[in-house]
Amino acid sequence: VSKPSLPSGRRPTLRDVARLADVSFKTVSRVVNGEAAVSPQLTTRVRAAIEQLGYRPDPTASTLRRADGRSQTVAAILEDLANPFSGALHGAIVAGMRRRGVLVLSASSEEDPDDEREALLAFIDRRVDGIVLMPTSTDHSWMGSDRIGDRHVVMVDRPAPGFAADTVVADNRGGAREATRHLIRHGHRRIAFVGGPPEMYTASERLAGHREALGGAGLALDPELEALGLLDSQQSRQAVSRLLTGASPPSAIFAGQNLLTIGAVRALRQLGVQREVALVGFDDIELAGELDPGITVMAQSPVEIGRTAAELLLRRLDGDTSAPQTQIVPTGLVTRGSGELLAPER
Amino acid sequence: VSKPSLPSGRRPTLRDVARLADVSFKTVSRVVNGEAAVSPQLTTRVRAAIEQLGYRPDPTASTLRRADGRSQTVAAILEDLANPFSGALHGAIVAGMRRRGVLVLSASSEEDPDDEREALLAFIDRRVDGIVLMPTSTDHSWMGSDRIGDRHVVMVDRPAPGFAADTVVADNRGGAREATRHLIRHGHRRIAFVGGPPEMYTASERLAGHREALGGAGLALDPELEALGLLDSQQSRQAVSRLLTGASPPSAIFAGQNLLTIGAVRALRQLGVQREVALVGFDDIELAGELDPGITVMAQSPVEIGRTAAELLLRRLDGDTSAPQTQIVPTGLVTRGSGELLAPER
DNA sequence: CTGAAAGCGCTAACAT
DNA sequence: ATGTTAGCGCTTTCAG
Repeated sequence: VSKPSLPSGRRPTLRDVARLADVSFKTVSRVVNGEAAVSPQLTTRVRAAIEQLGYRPDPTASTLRRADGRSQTVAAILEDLANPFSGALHGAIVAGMRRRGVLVLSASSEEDPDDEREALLAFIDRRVDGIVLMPTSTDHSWMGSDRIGDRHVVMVDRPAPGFAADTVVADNRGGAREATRHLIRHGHRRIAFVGGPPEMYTASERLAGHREALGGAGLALDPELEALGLLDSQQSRQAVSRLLTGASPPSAIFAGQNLLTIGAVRALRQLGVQREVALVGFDDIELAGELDPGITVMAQSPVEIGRTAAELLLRRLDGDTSAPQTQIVPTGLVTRGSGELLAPER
Repeated sequence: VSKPSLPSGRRPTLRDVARLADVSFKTVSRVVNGEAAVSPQLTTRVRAAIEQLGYRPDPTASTLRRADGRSQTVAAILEDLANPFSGALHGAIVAGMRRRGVLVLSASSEEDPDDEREALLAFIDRRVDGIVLMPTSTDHSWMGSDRIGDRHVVMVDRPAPGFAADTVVADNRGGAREATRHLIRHGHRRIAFVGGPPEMYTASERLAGHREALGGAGLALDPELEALGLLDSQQSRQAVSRLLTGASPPSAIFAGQNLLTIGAVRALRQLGVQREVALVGFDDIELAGELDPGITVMAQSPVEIGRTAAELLLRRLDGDTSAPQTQIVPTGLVTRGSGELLAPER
């Protein structure tokens, strides 16, 4: 492929192509955008010139001039790109967008509302066509004004308080209910719940599902068996240790998040009761199957959530103006042993 | 904060601010860019108008006009955003850039040279200031021409064949050497190596380190003990099974990648020899400490690699024109039991 | 069907 | 110290 020299090492522009093809630069623009009908002869000549120069349209200039300001770019703002759940989610979003030639700008909010807002504004400044957001737990009604209202936003993992938008979440409540029912079915009546801060949507939904299962089986709610507000594996390990060494310990534990599950595993093994006290975790963990016993989990599908979010956003970009919808992605129980330990005879 | 109406719901521009402050729009531009000296009075008036309108500069227009074409944006093209190593790396890059107000555009190459090239060109079109690339194993000399040569590129995880650029890699060879020496120190003389395709830089470096350690201890290289070209945990499990059930099985295994380590763990447990055959893996795995025995690994630091890459790229953007450099990020042995199993008496 | 002119929001280069 | 004019590369609008 020859690359005939431009005046300098400049990137070729529409005008360079036009000069070479001996047409007006508007004709080149028409060919590039597949606009209206350009005569076959000119089209061929223009195509050849484009090829010869290695011309590529400049999206920056195009975005600036365009009436609709489209940039073929969307933003993804997730809580923590380093955590496996967000990583898988992000990968699925990027993959879904790529298939349509849409690039993805990324940022981490670190669950800080100020970071989140700043990232959001920076992306709007850059004229992204849409946004996938894992919203912090704070009020988002400000998004209604402030020029974000007219861009398309899809919430993932949880809804944004105070702002109605398309939302894709896992079936947190249903999954948690099934997880606890699984334990009940194995004879457990004292089932502890270790979970995150109830202000967090996912944490409170999972707690609600757990309680529903208990209620449905006619079991009383015992506040002593709920350890809430836990943030990491360390805190979870301590909480589970305390529960197990208390006056009337549970025979089973439901851990409401992957890090908390890891903490529970550590506590159980430290006390040497990993084959006596049952455990089910929400969200899958790598190597869970290699432990002894294997860890039974209610798995979410971050890939499915990301895929769905990308699809929903693309549909909006294509002009879908129907009312905001919420998609609930199912969870699935993966039995590996820890959740099938039977309750002791009484 | 009041938001006095513009003619329509338009985003305010420099001119809107200028009109309100009763100055020329160039003066506003000067204030915004902190350019030259504008009299304190005007500065105050302009600042007030900016505040009142909620004006934010338009980076798209600014990038288009700017002589240097700076966009305050960089690209990250990694192999697989869903894998934990890439995820952590990506998170660290985004975090490092964010601190300087630089946004990160992301793409996955899926180790496909065409995808990689396409992503690269798309980002160049968007005028990114720099690129962090995890290059595929193919020849990259084409990058020298084709308008990529003048953007700053930092390679991560491995160098790009045929293209000299700043590079940040883990100490693959040294780490592997130490891992195998660790096994030798525990009395092992027949140490198997399971690794990826030798065309891959990391795989071949780790193999080289392993061999160096054997050579340094006066042990012969036995091709029967090297299983190369493995791509996932499944293939690794099979390879390790075969090794252990062969004529003269190894007493220890060094697995050259995290997925391969997981496969090795499965094979060892299936055969019930996890307490007899030693294992060290390259790259850490979650829950490795909860297994019995815990899995000893030579850990890399994706976060450190990402942080370093971001730093290097920012320095280039700041005008550093020194020769391309390679930074080697150290690895660290994490002993957990599997690597400390002693060789059987002979 | 094709082209010429205007202008997106901003910075560069030159006045004043 | 401030303002004026031109123009980045493209799409829009309007003429032929």
